[in-house]
Amino acid sequence: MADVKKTNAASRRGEITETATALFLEKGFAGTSMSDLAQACGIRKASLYHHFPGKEDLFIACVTEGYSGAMDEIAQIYATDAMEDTDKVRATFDCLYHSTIEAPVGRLSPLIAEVSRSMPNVARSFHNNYIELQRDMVEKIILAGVENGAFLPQDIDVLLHLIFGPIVTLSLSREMFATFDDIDERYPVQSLKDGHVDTILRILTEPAFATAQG
Amino acid sequence: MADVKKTNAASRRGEITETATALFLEKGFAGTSMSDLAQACGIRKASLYHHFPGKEDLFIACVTEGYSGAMDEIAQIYATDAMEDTDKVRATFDCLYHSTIEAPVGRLSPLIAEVSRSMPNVARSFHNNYIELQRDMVEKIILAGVENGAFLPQDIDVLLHLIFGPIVTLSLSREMFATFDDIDERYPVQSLKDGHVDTILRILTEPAFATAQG
DNA sequence: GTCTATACGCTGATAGAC
DNA sequence: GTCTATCAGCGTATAGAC
Repeated sequence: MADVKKTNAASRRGEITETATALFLEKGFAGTSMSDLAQACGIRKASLYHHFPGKEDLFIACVTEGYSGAMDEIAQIYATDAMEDTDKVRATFDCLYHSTIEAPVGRLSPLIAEVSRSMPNVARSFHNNYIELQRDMVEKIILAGVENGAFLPQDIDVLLHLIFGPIVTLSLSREMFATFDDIDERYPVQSLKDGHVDTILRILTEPAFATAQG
Repeated sequence: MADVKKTNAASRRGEITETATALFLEKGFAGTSMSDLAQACGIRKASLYHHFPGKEDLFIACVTEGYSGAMDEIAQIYATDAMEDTDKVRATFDCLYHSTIEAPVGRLSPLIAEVSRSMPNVARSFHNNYIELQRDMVEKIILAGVENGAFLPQDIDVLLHLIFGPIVTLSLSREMFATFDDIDERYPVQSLKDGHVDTILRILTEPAFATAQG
C-alpha cells in the first residue's frame, strides 16, 4: 500500500501478463512466441520461466486477470437506488460497450475460440467467471425493472441475445478489420450504441410492441 | 461434367482446402502445421507444396473458397417475386443463421481476427467479398419492403447492427464453448432465431414503435 | 531474479528420385 | 503428383552461473 506504481501492474508478474495480453490479442496464442513475449517485456526468455511454469500457464494468468473485477461496475449499477430503470439500462449499455470493445476482457473472445479445443478448461472458466456473471447481472437489472412495472414482461433469453449479440459482434468486427483506415466510419461505436439502446428501451416499454409476445 | 464426385471437392486441390478448412477452424492458423494437414489429407507434407506454394497461400485458398457462392441463396430471395416481404425476411434469417453458424464461411470470423494483423489483405478480401456483400443484400431486401409500404422507414445501420450482431455472436459463442456438453441448451439456434426474427419483424411493422425514430 | 548457454523436437520449405 | 530425405531456423523449456 505504501507507494503504488502508476501502472496497474503491481508486481513483475503483473507487468508480464499485461504485456503478454496485448501480444496475445494481436497475434493469437499459437502466433505469439515466448521470445516475442520476452522481447516485449525487456527481459530474457528464460526469465519468463521463473514467473510462470510454461506458456499455457502464462496464458491462463492473462485470461484470468483479464476478467477479475470486470463485473464490479455493472454490479454497482444494479445495486444503486439513485437511478431510474431506464437510466440503469443506459448505464449498463455504456459499461458493456466499453468493457467488450475497449477493455482487453471483451476482446478475448476470438482468443478463447482459438484455444477452446486444446484448453477446454480455459473456455469453461471464461464462461463461468465472466460470460455467465455478466449475463446474470443484466438479466437481474431487466427483471427488476419488470417487477417495478417500468418494463414489460420479456422473453429474457431472446432479449439477452439482442443485447449482447450486437456488442460482441461489433468488437469482433473491429478486431477483424483493425487495419482498415476507415474502421471508425465503418464500425462506429457511439452511434450504433445509441441506436441499439434506444431500440432495446422501446422493446422494454412500448405496449403495442408487447402484444404478440409469449 | 462427365461424372461428378459426391464430395464438393472436384479436384485434389479442393479436397485439400476442404480438409484444411476444418483443421484451421479447429486449431487456428498458427496452431495448424503442414504436417497436421498432410496427415489429415492422407498424403505427405511435401506433396502439399505441389498444390500450394506455401502455408499462407493454402490458407487464403481456404478462405476464398469458403465464401465463393455463399451469397447465391440470399440473392435469390431478393430477386424472387413469389414471396411477401415478411416472408423474405424470414427466409433471409434462415439463410443467415445457417451460413453463419453451420457453414464454414460464417465460422471463419475468429480465424480472420487471428490473422488480421499479419495478413491484412485477407481481412480486406473477406470484408469486401463476403461481409459487405451480405450486408448490402440484406439492406436491399429491407429497403424493398420499405418502398412497398410493407415496412416502416428505418435507421438501416442500427437495424443491420441488430440483425447481424446476434447471429455472429451466437456462432462465436458456439465456437468458444464447443466442448460443453450442454452447448445446445445454453446456446440453442432455433428458439433464438425464432425470437430474433419475430422481434425484427415487429420493429419493421409496428407503427407505435417507429414514432420516436429519426 | 536475471542472465548465458544449450537441448532437442518440430516448423515451413526444398531437392530430386520415381 | 507423390514420394523420401534433408535443411536451417525457431519453438518451448531447462541447467546452472551470478
